[in-house]
Amino acid sequence: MSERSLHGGDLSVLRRLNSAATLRELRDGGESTLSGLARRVGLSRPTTEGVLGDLIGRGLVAEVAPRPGSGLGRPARRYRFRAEAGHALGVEIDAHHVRLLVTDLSGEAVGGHRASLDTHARPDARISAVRAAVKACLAEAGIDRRSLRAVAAGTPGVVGPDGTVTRCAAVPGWEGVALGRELGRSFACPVLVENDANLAALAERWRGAARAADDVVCVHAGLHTGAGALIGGRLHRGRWGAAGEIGMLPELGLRDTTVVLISGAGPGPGAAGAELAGLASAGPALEDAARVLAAAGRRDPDALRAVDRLAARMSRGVAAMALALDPEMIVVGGPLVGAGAPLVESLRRHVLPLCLSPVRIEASRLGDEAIGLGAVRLALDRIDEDLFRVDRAPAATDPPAATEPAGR
Amino acid sequence: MSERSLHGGDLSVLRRLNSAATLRELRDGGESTLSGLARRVGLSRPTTEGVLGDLIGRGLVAEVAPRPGSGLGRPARRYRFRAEAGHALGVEIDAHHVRLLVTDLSGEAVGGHRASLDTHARPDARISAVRAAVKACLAEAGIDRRSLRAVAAGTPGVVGPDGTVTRCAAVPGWEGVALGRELGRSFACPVLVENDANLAALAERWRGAARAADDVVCVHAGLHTGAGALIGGRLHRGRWGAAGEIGMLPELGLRDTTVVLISGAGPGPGAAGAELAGLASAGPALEDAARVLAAAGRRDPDALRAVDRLAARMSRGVAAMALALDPEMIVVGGPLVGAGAPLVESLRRHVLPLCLSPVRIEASRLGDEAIGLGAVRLALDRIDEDLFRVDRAPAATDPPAATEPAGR
DNA sequence: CTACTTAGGGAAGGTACCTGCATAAGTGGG
DNA sequence: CCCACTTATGCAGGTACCTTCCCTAAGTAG
Repeated sequence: MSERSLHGGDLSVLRRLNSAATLRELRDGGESTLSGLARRVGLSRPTTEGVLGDLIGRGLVAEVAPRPGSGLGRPARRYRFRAEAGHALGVEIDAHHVRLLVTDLSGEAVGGHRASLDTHARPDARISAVRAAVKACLAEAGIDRRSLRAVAAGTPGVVGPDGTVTRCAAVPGWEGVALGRELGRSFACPVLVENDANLAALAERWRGAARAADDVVCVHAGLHTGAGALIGGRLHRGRWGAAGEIGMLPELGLRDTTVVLISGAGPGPGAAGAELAGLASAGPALEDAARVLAAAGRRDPDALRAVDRLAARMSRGVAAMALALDPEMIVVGGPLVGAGAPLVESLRRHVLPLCLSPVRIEASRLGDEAIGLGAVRLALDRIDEDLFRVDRAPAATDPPAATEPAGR
Repeated sequence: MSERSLHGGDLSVLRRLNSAATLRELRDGGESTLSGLARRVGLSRPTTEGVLGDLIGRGLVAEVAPRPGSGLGRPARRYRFRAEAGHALGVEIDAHHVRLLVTDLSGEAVGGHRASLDTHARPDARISAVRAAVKACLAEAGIDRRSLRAVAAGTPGVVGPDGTVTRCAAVPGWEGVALGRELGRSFACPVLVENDANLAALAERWRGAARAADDVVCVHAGLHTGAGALIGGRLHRGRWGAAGEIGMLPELGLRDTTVVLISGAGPGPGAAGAELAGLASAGPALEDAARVLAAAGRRDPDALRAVDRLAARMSRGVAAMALALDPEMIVVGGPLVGAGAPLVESLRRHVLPLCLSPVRIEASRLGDEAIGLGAVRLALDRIDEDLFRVDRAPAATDPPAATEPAGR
C-alpha cells in the first residue's frame, strides 16, 4: 500500500478511501448486509450504498439474494465480494519440477498443475515447459488468461530487483536468466519473480505456522539451506534481492545440508566426498535424505543421531538469523523437514541456548505446497496494491470475459 | 504513520489529510508563499488558505513579513513552519557519560549538555544524574520542559518493548532497570528507550553517511560490537528489541573487539587475559584502543597490523549481517573508528569477498554525536506520528509557554 | 389480520473542495 | 509623476461527498 500520498487530495480521494475500506471489509469479513457493512466500516448507509454501486460497476461486488427467515423485520439486501472477478497465479520452478497454483481474488484455490522438468534442460527449454504448464493449468481450471491480475514465480537462487536470476547453484544454467522479462511476455498482468525461501515465509504467515506473527524468519532446508524474512509483515528482499543468503558463510553450517545429513547417516561417501558429488546427485540425494528422515521419524537411533548432527551444524546459521533479526518466530520448512519433525526438535534444542530472545521455532506444515502458496500470496499482494490504491485512479478493472458479468 | 485507516472517513479526514500534506511540505520545503505552497501540495489556493488558518491556530505555522523587491507583481504572503512550537530531547546514557541534545521541531540543535557518570553508580543514582543533567540542559537552553513533545534515550544493551533494559554487559547493574518508566516520570510527553546501535543507524540515515539509503546496517564498534538495522527506512527492533545482537555468536568475532585490538597491538595481556579483565578496564581499554587507532592513522605498521587483525576477526559478523539483510549500505561507527578510518578500509577488504551484493561499507563521520543524534531523530519521528496522524483528532497541541503564542 | 421490527428510499443540510472574476499591491518604463 | 503590467488576494458560485432524519416497505409473531 502506498505509505501516504504526499499530495493533498480533492474530494475523490475521500471516495476512493471509503471505497477501499468498504471493499476490504467486504472481502475480509465475508458476505454482509448493507446496514451491517455501513456500521462496520463507519460510514452512513446512503454513502455505503453509493460506494457499493461503484464497486458493482467495477465488477468487484455483487448483490446476492436476501436470506429469508433469518430474523425479524424486513430482510436486508446482501452483498458479497466477487472473488471470481480475477485470479492470481503462483509458479514454483526448481531443478526438477514446475508447480502451479491458481486462486481467485480471495485466495481460494481454483486450479493447480504439476509437471516434471528435465534437470539439465537449457533455460529457454525450461521456460517453454513452464509456459506449456501454465497453458495446461489454465485450460484445466477453465480460466481465461486475461482473468489473471498478477503472476508470481518462485525459484531457487538470488533474484535481482528486475526479476533476473543473478545467482543460482541449484538449477544448471539458470544464472543470468531474465526470468521476469521472459515470463512477462506470456501475460498482460504484472509478473513478479522471487526467491523460494522468501515465498515460503509469505506462505507460512498466510496459511502456515506464523499466521499471527509480523516478524518471521523462514528457514528453507533443502540441498542448501536458505532463509527468507518478513519484517513488519512485509517481505524483506534486500537491495539486490539477496537477503537471507546467510548460508554463504561456510562456518554457519547452512551449506550442503542434505549431503551432510546423508553422509552422517551411515555408510556412504564422507562429507567432503559428497560435497564434490555436487549437483548431479541432487535428486537422489534428496531421496536418500527422505529415507533418513523417515527412519528418524520411526526413532531409529542412527537416523536420529544423523539428524541431530545436522541440526547442531545448522544451529549457528539459524541462530545468526535469530540474533540478527530477533523475529517472533522461526519456521523451518523444506524437504528436510519430515512429518514428525525430528529436525525441528533438534534445532530447537541447539538454537535456543544461543539466542537472547524466546523465539518460537516451529516446523512448517505446508509441505511442498509452501512455495507455490507463497507465490500466490505475493501475486495477491500485488493485486491488492492495485485494488486498494488511493493515490491515483484505480487500474483498469474490466470484468474479464471468463466470468459472468455483475448482476443480481 | 498509520498504515491505513481501516475505517472509512467523513470529510474531516480529508481536511486532516490536506492539513498534514501542507504542513509536511512547509516543513520540508522551507518558507513559502501561499500560491507556491498550493501548487506544490496540489490544492487550490483557497483551500490552502483555510488549511493554513487551521495550522496557525494550532501554533504550527506562522506568517512572516512579505519580502519586498523579490520580483514583479504584488508581494506574496509568506508562511513558515514554526519549528519553535516544540522540542525533542535525545539522551545518550552509557557507563561513563550522559550526553544530551535538544532540537526544535525541524531538528535544529538548540541546546546540548554533557556530564560524567560514575561507572559503578547504582541505577537509581545514575538515573538521578541523568535527571539533573536534563534539568541543567533545559535551563541552559532556556527551554520549558512542557515544550518537549517527545524524549528518546539510548543505552547499551537490549531494550525490551516496554523500555526495560533486559540485558546489558557494559553498565554494571543496569539489567532489569525500567528505564522508560523511570524517565517517564520526569516528562509529560512520550519517552522512548532504544539500543545505542539502533540509534546510530537512525543518525546515519538522518545526518550521516547513509542519507539516501532505505536499508542500512550500522555496525557500532565499541567494547563489544553491536549492530542496528533500518529496513525500508524504519528502525527494526525485533520482537524483544534484540535485533542486531548477532555478536552473541562468539565465532563471528564481534565480542570484546576493543580488547582484541589492544592485545593484538603489542605487549600487554593476551586476548584471554584481557577478556578476563572485563569491565573494570573498560575506560582505560578504550583509551588504549584510541592510541592504537591514532598510530594506525599515522600508518604505524604494528598498529595497522593490529587493526587489520581485528577487521579480519570482525569480518564474519559484519558479513553475516550483510548476507542476512542485503542492505544497501553498512556504516561502521563507534569508538573504534578513527578519523582516518583504517578499520573501515580493512573491513571493506575482508568483508566484501564474503558478500553476494556490492554493499557499500562506509565509515561514520558523526563521531560520538551519533547516538545522541539518533535519539533525537527517534523522538522527532515520534513527534511526527502525532503531527501527521490522520486517523483521529490530532493530539493536544497547545503552544507551550516557553515560546511566543502564534501570531503575525 | 394486526402489531411490531428492521431495512430501504429519498430529501434536506453541512462541509470541503474547485473555478473564475474583480481587485489590490507591488515593479518598471515613459 | 503617472500608467501599464504582473502577480497575488478576496469573494462568489458551483459541485461532490457525507450525514441526519423521516417515512415507507417487507418481513415475523401473536
